[in-house]
Formats: sequence, C-alpha cells, structure tokens
Amino acid sequence: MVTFDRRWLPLNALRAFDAVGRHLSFTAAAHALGVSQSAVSRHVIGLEELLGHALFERRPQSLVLTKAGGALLPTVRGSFDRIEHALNDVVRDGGGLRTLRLQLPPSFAQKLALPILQAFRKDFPDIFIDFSSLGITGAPRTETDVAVIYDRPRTGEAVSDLLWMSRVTPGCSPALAAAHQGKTLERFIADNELLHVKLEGEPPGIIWQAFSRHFGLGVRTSRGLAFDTAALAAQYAASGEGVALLDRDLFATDIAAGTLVTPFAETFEDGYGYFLHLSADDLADPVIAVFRGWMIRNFARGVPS
Amino acid sequence: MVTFDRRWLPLNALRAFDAVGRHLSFTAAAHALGVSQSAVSRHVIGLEELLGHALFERRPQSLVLTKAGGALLPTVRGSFDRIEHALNDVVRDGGGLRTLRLQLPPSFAQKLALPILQAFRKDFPDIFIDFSSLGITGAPRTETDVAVIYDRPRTGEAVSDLLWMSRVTPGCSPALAAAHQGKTLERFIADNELLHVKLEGEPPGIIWQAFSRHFGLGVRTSRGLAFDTAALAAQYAASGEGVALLDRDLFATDIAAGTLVTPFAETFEDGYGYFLHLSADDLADPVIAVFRGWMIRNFARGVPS
DNA sequence: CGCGATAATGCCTTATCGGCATGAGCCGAT
DNA sequence: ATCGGCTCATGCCGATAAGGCATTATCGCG
Repeated sequence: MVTFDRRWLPLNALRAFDAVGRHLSFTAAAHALGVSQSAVSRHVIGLEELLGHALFERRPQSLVLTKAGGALLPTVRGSFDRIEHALNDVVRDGGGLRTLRLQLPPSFAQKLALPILQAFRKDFPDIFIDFSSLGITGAPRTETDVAVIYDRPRTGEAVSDLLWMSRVTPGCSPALAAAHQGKTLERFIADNELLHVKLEGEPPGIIWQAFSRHFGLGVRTSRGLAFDTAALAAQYAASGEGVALLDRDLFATDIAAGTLVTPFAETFEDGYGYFLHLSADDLADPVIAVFRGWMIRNFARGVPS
Repeated sequence: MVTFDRRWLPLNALRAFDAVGRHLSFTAAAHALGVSQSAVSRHVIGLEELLGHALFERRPQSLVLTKAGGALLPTVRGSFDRIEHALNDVVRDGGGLRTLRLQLPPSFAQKLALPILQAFRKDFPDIFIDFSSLGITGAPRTETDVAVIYDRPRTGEAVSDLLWMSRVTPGCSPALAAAHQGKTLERFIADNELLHVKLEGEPPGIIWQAFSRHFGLGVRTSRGLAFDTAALAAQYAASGEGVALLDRDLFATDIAAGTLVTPFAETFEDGYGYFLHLSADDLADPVIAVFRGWMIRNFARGVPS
C-alpha cells in the first residue's frame, strides 16, 4: 500500500481527475484542459491504480463517480479552486494589501472601531480593513467579508461567533444620579425618563420591560424616548435627561471617564449579544480566518477600549 | 499578465514553493522533497516569473517570505494538506464509509439520536456516524469530529452553531395535571414537588428560580429533587411525582403521545440552547461541512422527531 | 447492422522535470 | 586578506512522464 506525502503527490493526475469529475466525461474534460482525451484517460487510470480504487464507474452512456471518487472530488476541487484564486490574487496585486471588508453596528463602531482597527493593523499591517457601519440589527447588507451584528443567538449556516453577551444596567449622568441619591432602583426608575433603544422586530421598550420584570419592579416602562442606537441613547443619558440601559462593556470608557454612571449593581443579560458573522465558505480564506481568530482571542480577554 | 485557470496551474512549482515556505531554505526543501536543490530553485524562480512577483526575499543568511509569498503560502499549504489527507483516506478505505464521530448530550441522544441518524443515513448512506453519548460517567471522548452541547452562547474559536434555543414550560403527568385542574400557575407550582436538572457551574434550582422570577411568581423554588439529565427529570415527572421544566421541542414526542402534559401556556427562554460544536479547521473537511449544513437545515425546519 | 458516441491502448514525440557540475554572493574563521 | 563553507542561481544534458495520433473495443440508437 502506498501512502502519499508531499514528495509524491500526483498533481497532474489530480487535475485531470478534477476536470473529469466536473464534466463527467473524459472527452469533455480533455477539451476543457486543452489536452487530448488519451492523456486524461491515462492520468485517471494511473491515479486509480495508485489509489487501488476505481474513481469512476464507466457506463456506456455516462460516467458516474464511485464512492472513492465522490469522497476525493470535493477536497480536490476545493483545493484547486482556492489555489487558483490565490494565484490570481497574487498576480493582480502582489498580495500586498489583502483587504477585508468589515461591517459594524453603529454603537460598536463608535466605541470600539478605533481601538480594534489600530490593534489589528499593528499585528497585521498587510491586511487593509475596509470598514463600514450598518443598522443596529439584522443581516449585513452589502458585499462584506465579516460583520459584527447585535442580535440574539440565531440558527443558520453562516458562522456566528459570540464576542460577548450584552449585560445591561441603568446608566445616567452623574448629576442625575446625585439628585436621586439613596433611592431604591424601583423608585429611581419610576421617577426618571426612560431612554429606549429600538430593535428591529421587537416592540419598543421590551428591554426595559424585561429588566423590570427580572428584578420584580412594579414600574411602567412604556414611556420616555426611543433611539436608533445605543450610543445615541447613552449620549442623551449623559446629558442628564433620563436613564438608559447600558451595556457595561460597550460603555466602559464612558463609565470610567465619569461622563456616565451606573448607580445600581443590578445587571441583566437580555439575550442579545455581539456576534462576529461570516460565511462558512469564507473560513477557508486565510485572511478571514486570521481576522476571526484575532477578534475572538481579543474579545476573550475582555472588550477592548 | 497571465491569469490562471485549471489548464495551467503550475502544480509542481507550487509544491516546491510550499516546501521552501515550510523550511525557508531551498536546500532543505529540496532534501525534504527528495530532489536536488537546483530543481527547487528553478521551480520557485519559474513561479515567481509567472506571477510577476518575488515570493521570497533572498538574504545572505536567511530566506524570508515577501508579502506575495505570505499571501500565497497558507492557501497552498492548506490545500496540499487536505489533498494529501484525502488521498490517504481513499487508499485506506476506498472512501467507502467516511466515518464521522459525533457526541451528543444524554437527553438529546435519547430523544433525537434515532430520528436524526436515520434521516441522515437516508440522505448520505456513505457517511457512517460513530455516535456516542456524553454519559454521566462515560469518559469524555476527546476524539470526536462534531458534538452537540447544551450550553449558553459562549465565546471561543470553535465554531458553535445554534440548533435551537431551549424554551421551557412546566410539565407533569396527565394525572397530576388533572388533579390540580383549574389552579393558577403559581398555585400549581407551590403545591407540587419541583424537579430540577443539574447544570455544571450553576447552583441547583437556577432555572426554576429564573422561571418564577420571570413570571413574577412568589413561590419557593429551592425544594424537590435534582437530576443529572433532562430526560431523567422528565421520566420522573411522567410518573406523576412532580413537575419539571421541559424543553417543549425536546419532549415534543412525549407531549404528543400524552405521557407528559404541559398545562400552562407560559414558556420561558432560559438562555441555554443546543449548539453544534466543531473545530474551525474541521470545516474544511467536506464530510464534516456536509453534516453541519444538513443539521442546521434540518433543525431550521423545527426539531425532528 | 452500421453509425456515432464513448473510453482504452500501442506507438511515437516532445518538453518538462531533474541531476550534476559549476558559478556567484555572502559570512566568518584563521 | 584570504580561504572554506554556506547559500541560491545557472548551463548543460539525460531520463521519463506527459501528451498526441491513430486505432480498437464497447455500447446505444436509428
């Protein structure tokens, strides 16, 4: 029995096999490869002898893959596809700056884009990040490689990696907190304007409602103002005009800087989180895989700032 | 400028490039490939001319990849790795039965393993599933391709695909439900034994506690019995000895059969879910990718039965 | 039954691949 | 400085595998 290693990969034969598997015809494959039918025939036969298994079942009218052929073909085809693309990429731009298109939700972009992009560029100066913002929820809109989305865990064939689960707590300006010093959480909320963040497909106020229900607060939550993004709500809260439910990690810098305060210990996991979202096929692209790994590792050490 | 297609993939040159990239030395690469240094040198030079970009920077003492080389190498190496493995797989067993090792949590295995395995085997008769349960006592099998785990959404480099989020509701035997006919949810829970499922890293009773808090029930939840698996708790509940929080999807067949009833409309999403868990690298294996896609598509149409 | 498909095969040509020997830089030790 | 040892590049040549052409075998179809 032969075992294969790098020194002896029957590459030309594999290319012939790939073409035949694609066209399911020796003649057509030969034509596609620009060689004669006999050459292709030889290659495939040689490969079959090497493997000790037939790759195609020759039928009078048609050619069909054997189990062995079926097992081999997807790998071979995928590999050649990737090599082909990689070669053309290099020819085109010398592999100089691979650009990775990234979409971020607005609040995330506003708070974290800079530290992330700077840190990533430091580690991978040759990967150019073309980044754009998108709506707060939902799937990425345009052609993009990787997107961060704010969503609940969802099913789907796309690869979806959790960066962190959102954990919210009431936040407001220091002045407002001081003015209501000593009040209970329930009283504090009842006495102040509530700032909501709109979420696609959810009724407004749902997060405040879930929050108050979770902590058993008897307050009416369907009042106040609603904003498109968390960052806007936070900004409004910082001006002293109300209290918003803030993601502690997302607004860590504001809290540290003192422009926002979180007077209560109660934090609530609302089932939403920030996910890195990309197509399963794209994971085969080393640049995208590298970026994914880098993001996951970085956020595992806590949300950057 | 040349553009590459299948007909002119310089495969032998790429193999040489891969080896040189691995060893960062023409001589060492030549030795590893079992050919002379000159052959390797020619190949790399030829490839560089084809691409119009240098792949290595020749320095007196050392060889370093150029940007173009760095962009190309991971793809080429990964592709050859996969081809090498695929070829050896075929040699070994003719690609006949690719076996995929699958691990399932006990309750999941008990309720869903059969329908899933049967349906999958019908669609892919050539993939043999070697499935094992994450037994309570069973030694954790590290050698596995894909696992279903019951967990909260977590961060990590492994690819984690949500199958469905757990949604629980009180369930008990029909007799017990009849005996307490007409009671409110609060009363019903207060008057019956509570059956818990133990979760690693969580205090016992946490789900009942979250459930009652979510619906504003004033009942004590830290009482009753705790079980290792949801299936055990459900079985106990079916015997009429208490009320358990059941995942509606997981126990759909029991509910349909009437051995368990869920007398209340209140369902609660507890933040846990069933995830398909696999290594990011493994996604390059067509068999594993196929299984992943199949599972995701199937569960998207609802939990099988 | 012959015609038109297909893939397999024998024979021959070719050019790709690779080996050997050598050359050209560069480094460090004597 | 010079020489030996190391690296990769190159000229030349031979082996061989890759491929072309023409033919054969097999099957389906009109």
